[in-house]
This record gives sequence, C-alpha cells and structure tokens, in this order.
Amino acid sequence: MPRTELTRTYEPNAVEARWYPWWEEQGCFHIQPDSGKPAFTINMPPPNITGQLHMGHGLQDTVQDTYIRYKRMKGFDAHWQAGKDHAGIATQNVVEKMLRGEGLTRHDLGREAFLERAWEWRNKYGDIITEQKRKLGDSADWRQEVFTMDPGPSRAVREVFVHLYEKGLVYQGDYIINWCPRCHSAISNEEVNYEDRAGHLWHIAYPVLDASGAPTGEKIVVATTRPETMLGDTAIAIHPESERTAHLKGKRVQLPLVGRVIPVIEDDFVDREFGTGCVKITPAHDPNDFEAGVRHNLERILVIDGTGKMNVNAPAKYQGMDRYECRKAVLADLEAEGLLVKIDDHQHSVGQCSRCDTIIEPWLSKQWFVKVKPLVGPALAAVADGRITFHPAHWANVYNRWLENLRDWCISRQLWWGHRIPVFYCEDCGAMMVTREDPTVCDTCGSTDIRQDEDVLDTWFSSWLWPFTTLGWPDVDAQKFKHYFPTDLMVTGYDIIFLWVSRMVMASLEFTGEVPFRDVFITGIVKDEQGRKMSKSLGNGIDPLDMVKSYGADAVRYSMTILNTEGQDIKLSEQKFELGRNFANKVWQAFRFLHMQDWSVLGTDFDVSQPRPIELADEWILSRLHSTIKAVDQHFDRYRPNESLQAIHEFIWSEFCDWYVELIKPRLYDKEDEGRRRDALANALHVFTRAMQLLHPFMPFLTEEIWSHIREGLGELGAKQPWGDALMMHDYPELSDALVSEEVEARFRLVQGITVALRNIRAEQQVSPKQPIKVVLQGPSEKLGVLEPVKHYVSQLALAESFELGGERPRPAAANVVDGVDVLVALAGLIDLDAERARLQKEQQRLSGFITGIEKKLGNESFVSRAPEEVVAKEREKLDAAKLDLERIQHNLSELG
RNA sequence: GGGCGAUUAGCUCAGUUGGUUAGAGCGCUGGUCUCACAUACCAGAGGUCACUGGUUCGACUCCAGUAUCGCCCACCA
Repeated sequence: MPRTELTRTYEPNAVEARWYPWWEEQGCFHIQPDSGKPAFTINMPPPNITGQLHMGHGLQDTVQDTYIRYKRMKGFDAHWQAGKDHAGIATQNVVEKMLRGEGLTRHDLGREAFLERAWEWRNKYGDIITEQKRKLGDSADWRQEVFTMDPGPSRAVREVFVHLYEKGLVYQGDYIINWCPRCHSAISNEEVNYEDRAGHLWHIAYPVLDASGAPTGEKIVVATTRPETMLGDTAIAIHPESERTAHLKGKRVQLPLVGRVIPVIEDDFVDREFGTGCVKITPAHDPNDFEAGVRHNLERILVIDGTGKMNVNAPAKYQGMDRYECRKAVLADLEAEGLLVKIDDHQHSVGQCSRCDTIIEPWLSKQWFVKVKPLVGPALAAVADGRITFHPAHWANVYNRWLENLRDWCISRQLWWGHRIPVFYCEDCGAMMVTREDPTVCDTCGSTDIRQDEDVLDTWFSSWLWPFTTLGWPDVDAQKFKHYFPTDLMVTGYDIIFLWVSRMVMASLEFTGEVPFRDVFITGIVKDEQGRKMSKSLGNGIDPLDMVKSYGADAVRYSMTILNTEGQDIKLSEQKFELGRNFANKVWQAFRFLHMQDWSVLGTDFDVSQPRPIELADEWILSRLHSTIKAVDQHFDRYRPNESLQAIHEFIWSEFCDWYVELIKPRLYDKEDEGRRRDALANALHVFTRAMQLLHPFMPFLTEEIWSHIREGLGELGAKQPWGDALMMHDYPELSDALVSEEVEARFRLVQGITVALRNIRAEQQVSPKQPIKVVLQGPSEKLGVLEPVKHYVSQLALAESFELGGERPRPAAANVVDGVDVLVALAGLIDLDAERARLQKEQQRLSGFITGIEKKLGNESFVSRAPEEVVAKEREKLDAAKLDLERIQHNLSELG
C-alpha cells in the first residue's frame, strides 16, 4: 500500500490550514443535545467585537479548548458556548473615531444614523477575533454563537431590568459617580483604574466671619488636591471632638473667589491628625463630601460639566474653562489674594477611565443603580457551601472580600451603543413606566407623548447574564437551557473575578436559582519576560498569530499549557515556543519512524486497538502507557492540565522514543521472522495511536495529521478499525489497570539502570560509542535471573559485544554498581585508572554519606518506635541495599589496586 | 492602611495529604551528523529549598516572626 511521504521535519502551517476547515465541514464541533450524551459546557468569555487576539486568549482558549476536546473524546456532548460582546464604550469610541475622520461627530448624525453606522462597523469587523480564534484550533460550535445585542439576550436584559425594578433592586438617584469627561459617561467603580501619581496638596485659607458676617481676621486653612472644586464648596468640616479645631465650632467662613458664606460643620469622618484638621466640603464633586452633605443637609453645587469644563455655577470668569485650566486660574487668583498659604508635594492615587485613561471626575448626577446587597448573600453562600469551587482555591478569598464590600452598581451609561434602558416617561404628566414591552400610552394619564430614557446599560449588565442568556433564558423550557445549564467550567484570569465572575454568580442565582458554573479555573496573566503586563504602549506584546505562523498552533498551545502552572503569572518570551515546536517535531519523527516500516506485515486481521505484549519491553510500555492515562485523568480532574501534558510529554519522549522504539528495532529489522516484525510493529502502533489520542486535546492538528497517515497507511484495514475518520472524534483511551504492573516496571528499571551504568563507563573512559565492549555482570542470582531473558536489551542499548551473567571478572575492569549488581567492563589497555578510581571514590563517598544518614535515623530510638512501621522497614531496606552497593564499590576499588 | 501571592540549580518553574541526602525544561560541560529526529542522541556538572525560631521521631512541605519582590483592595481631604 503506497503511502504519502512525510516531510523531514514537521511543518505545521500546511497541516493546520488543512484540518480546521475539514473539521468544520465534518461537523466535528457540533453540539449534540439529542444524542443522550451527558453535557459538558464551558461558556467562552465573549470577546469584544473590537477585540484583537492576544496572548491572554492564547492561554485561556487553549485551556478551554483542551477541556472541551478532552470531554468530547470522553463521551460528553461538549458545548463550548461562543459569543461576542458589543462592548459599549469601546465600540462607540471606535465608531466615533471613524466619524471624526469624516469630520463628523455622533451628534451630527443623530442617534439612529449613528447606530446604523455602529451596526455596519460590527458587521464588517466584528468577526475578526473569532476568525483569529479558529487559528488556535478552537473547537467551538460556531453555529451557536450569540451576540450580546441579538434579540434573545436583549430580551433577557430587559426582562432582568424590569424584574429588578419591580423588586426594588434597580433605582434611580442623584449620587456621586465616576464620570469620564472624554467618554461623556458614567462608569462603574470596576471600570476605574487607580494609579499613584505625584501631585500637590494646596493649602488654602478661608476667612472666618463673626456673627455679623464681618471677617474676624482669623483664617481656616484647608488642603486639597483639586483646588478647582473649591468653587463648589458648601461647608468646612471639623472633627467634633478635636481640641485643635474646637474654637471653630459654629463659625462661618467666606468662600474665597466666590464669596459664598458657608458653615463649619462637625463630622467624625474628619481625620483629626491629618493636615490642619479642617476639610473643605464639595458635595457635588467628592463621594465623602457627598455623604457628609447628606448628613448635614448641605447644598450640592455642581461647578464642572460633563465635558470637564467649568459651568454656570462657577464665577463668570472661570466659566467655560477646562477643569485643569481653571485649576491654574484659581491658584493664581488665590495667590494674588494671599490665600494660598502652602504647596506640598503629594503622592496620591488618581482614578482613570479603563477605556481611555482620562482622569475620572467624581461627579454628581442622576443615574440608575442596582442595589446589590440582596444579591451578595446567595453568591457568598454558593462558594462557601461548595456549589462553586475556585481553582486555585485561594481566589475564593478575593471573590468573598469583594462581595462583602460591594457598593451599589451604577448601570446607566450616557452612550448610544448598547441596550437602551427600558424606562419611559410621559411628557404630559411625568409618569415613569418600566415595562417589558414598549408602552404606547401613558398608564397614568393616557397621553401618547412618551419618551424613552436616553441612556443605555453598562455592557456588563448583559455580560453578567451570559451563562444563561446564551442558552435561551428567559425561555426556561429551551432545550439548550435545560441541557447545558448550569455550565460546568468557567476559565478566566483573576483580573475579571470582580467585573464578571462574581456578578455572573449573583445574577444566575437571582434569576435562575442555580449557580452559573461549578468550577472556576483562574489562570495567571501573561506577562513579558521582565514580568511586565503586555501592552500596546510598552510595545512588549507577543502576537499569538505571529507565533502560530512561526511555530504552529500546536506549539503555541503546548507552550501556553506547559507554562500555565497553577496560580502563577506567565513570563513569556518568543523563545518559549520552541518548547512546543520541538516536541511537535519529536512526535513527528517518532511517527516517521513507524511510518517507514513495512506495514504489510500487519496482515488482514490487524486491530490497532489491541495491545500485543510479547516480551518485557512490550509489557513495560503498556504499563507506562496506562500509568500515564491514569495520571492524565487525575491531573485534568484537579485542574492541572499542565501536569497532564507533562506526563504525556514524558511518556512519548522519554519512554516511548528513548527506550521502547530503540528496543524494538532489532525485532522490526528481523528479516527472518515476519511474526516478530508484526508483533513489534503492531504493539508500537497500538501504543502510539493511544498516545496520539491522549495528546489530541492539547495538540489537535499534529495528532489529526498523524492519524490521517495511519489511516492511509492501513489502507482498507483502516476502514475496519473501530474508530471513525477524525481522530478528534475518537474515544479517549480507557484506563486498564490490569496492564499496569509495578513488578514489570521494576524489572525494566534494572535494565535501564545497567544500561545507563554502561553508558556512563563509556563516557567516563572515553570509549567511542562505536567501539563494542565486553561486559560481565556479577550479583545476586535472583537479579541475574531477571536479566537473563532480556540481556540482549542491555547489550543492544550499550553496544556490548559480549554480555555474560555471572561470568569471571575481567581484569582490569571498569566497574559500576547498580542495585546490588556489579557491572564490569573489560577494558584492557584502554582503561584510565585514575579516572576510574576517582569515579568510584566519589560513588563511595556518596554511598557512605547516605548510609550514615540512615544509620543515624535508625539509631534514633524515637524514630523506630514512633514512625510508622512501613517507613522504618523501608529505611532498613534502603540501608541494606546501600551497604551491599558500598561493599561492591569498595571491592571494585581494591581490584583497581 | 488592609489582604493575597512569591522567594527551590545560571534562567523559567515543578514538588500532591510532612517520610527520596530535592525534579524538569532551557542554558552550561564532555562525547556523538548512530540508517525517525542536531528542533536530535548519550553522559555529566550544578541547589546548606530567602532568613530566624517553633511543632515533630522526621520539615522544601505545618505554625509564628523577619526580609525582599510583585499584585489586589481602600472615602490618605
């Protein structure tokens, strides 16, 4: 049967381009809700439609796809729910930028036309990121993809808003929110990034007035980092029990530059020690001051508008100035009046908009909020009682702490792109209506003059519903919802535990009564080589698509998986992808070797699913295979896919390639005996195909390619195999405990030990690898008995021309001791006696130290009496074995003279 | 100010419930272009597990404290 020739090294690009479309055509990714299979569901964190693939996806998609493929092969109806996020602010920014290029603003277009442009943009560019994800091999059923602004999720958002409103959990009110003067919108606490900045603390003197309103000459000094806000001050606060400021109680002061007379109030939020002990109060521009204002019924004067400019409430000369321009002006004017008494350098944290980095203005405005307290308790309970488990577990602390301190969530955004708030106002009577369907008449006065709230909802207001709205909720009878919800696994970085994970739990419990997912796999963050976050501004990002092109998607997946050790951030450099490329090539080479054998010997009844253990090497590799299967499953179960892959790597590279393949070569090359050739090849193919199945979830392209060559190689036989066409649809190898044998592995370890000892002698004595050596083994008969049937393994692996068990000692000889067996190499004339002596002496020293240690331990009465019996017994065994080895070493030393 | 994480070989990191005089990859040294693979093979060097106490028969592992680094949270006017 003719076979396609394989490339000399693995070339991933062509392979990957071939298999992805084929999988999609074959429907390999399709969900099967009717199959009767149990569901396994992961909800893919929906990328923004403005998103570009970055290494965070490289990491997280790899983890998710690996689990999806693993579970699919394990017989689950694996559903990786894909979707995309409309990304309110980000998208609106992009579209507005595009408009600016045309010399337009969104206001020029008007709301409707603007939204049309936004949809156009979404339709044109919104799928780029999912196209990129395909390059990684993501095996999602893309037909199921959902967009946050699709009718389904939109209906769900509205349902949820109305539900919460009816329950009193959504309310509107005037509060201090984080305002971005560039986005012209409120944002939530979680969308503000704080950064320590060097600033100033300006000390300003406010003249004190007497009862008649005349200046007493006394001044109160307050300190501020934002002098421009003083224009909106409506009080000065002191601590009620502070002696330092007691004399100011009940006084009034005149606000400089403005002239307003404002009271001194007493409030214990003031820190007595800090600064002068006096605080200026600006209720409209500071959250603390706002609270104080509520307590003391103070006027709230907004002096900055939504664009960051001073408004009509500021004195005329400042009106229209930008807030920072105004700051300068205010300072200059205070200085001129002699009221600026001190300027200190001051380090303080400044909030910035996470979307555009503009400095946030705490700003009083009317917004919609979610009352979160009632949602927190159930969310905490779900983790506390184990319905949800974090991996690693310590992230539950972060989750808990955040929830415990959660403040109400500002959900209204002054944007156009997003889910419009379903609140309607009657223009005639002012009645407010919050409804599931758009009202046409006012339910209070019957007027038809109705206006919808201008604002849209925070993007996260649709995201927090994602695990169930993607599956059809609020239609709780939807097949997908019933079959796939609650989902099984959530994979994400620790940076969005607050923004997303905890909110999904709250929402899910409130609206479905169920947890959204059972396990949360928290990955580290991908950093650059120096541990810095990858960012555009630093230019230190590594583009996953470039890496796919240079090293192959499987290599990227391999490296991201293997580097993803629990709880650690990943320090990434391009070089790290060589790990994956090299391993892919190693697997390829192993297959090339099998591929170039004569497969016609397999006969017509060959069944690749059957092991064929004929001799020790076969039994050993099967035992190792099944030990590996067991380990892989266990590590998957404890959410350590890196260790699963490590185990597979070691099995293939260090065990299959380094030992098994080397050992079956003589059998494969046996011209005389076709049966021997067949058995060796059959078992090797059996083991190798199992290994490909194990590896498939991690490296799908490579393994699929190899399987296709196996299929081709088997010709008509291929069709008879119990597996389908696509490797990815195969069953995962099942563990067979019967094939795991510690006794077999122990025997093989002796072979390995002796082989290494001989190679070591070769290296130390600088004997060319080509030069055959004469070997004699001396030792206990049971050990020699074990070796008897497989001594050809050793002579083959170490190139021994003769190999005697229990023969006469050659003199002079290089010697090594392995597990009580003397490994002696006749090296007449060639031996470097000094090197040999040095090596033996070193070994002697090591053993003596070892023995002393154990003897000390065993000499300790408390150890013997208190340690478990088996531990003591093990120590005794170790001691005996070491003593035996030491004796032999000493004997060999004396033989050297 | 509070919390979390890290500290193990030159580098990047493993080390499962305390019981091996500590493991891997990369790098390094020496030897091999051996008919699957130099993106490889063979052999080897290299660590008082940050520090100090404690618990224990026994600590890289558990406890307390210290130091250094990193991250998160917080209403430092």
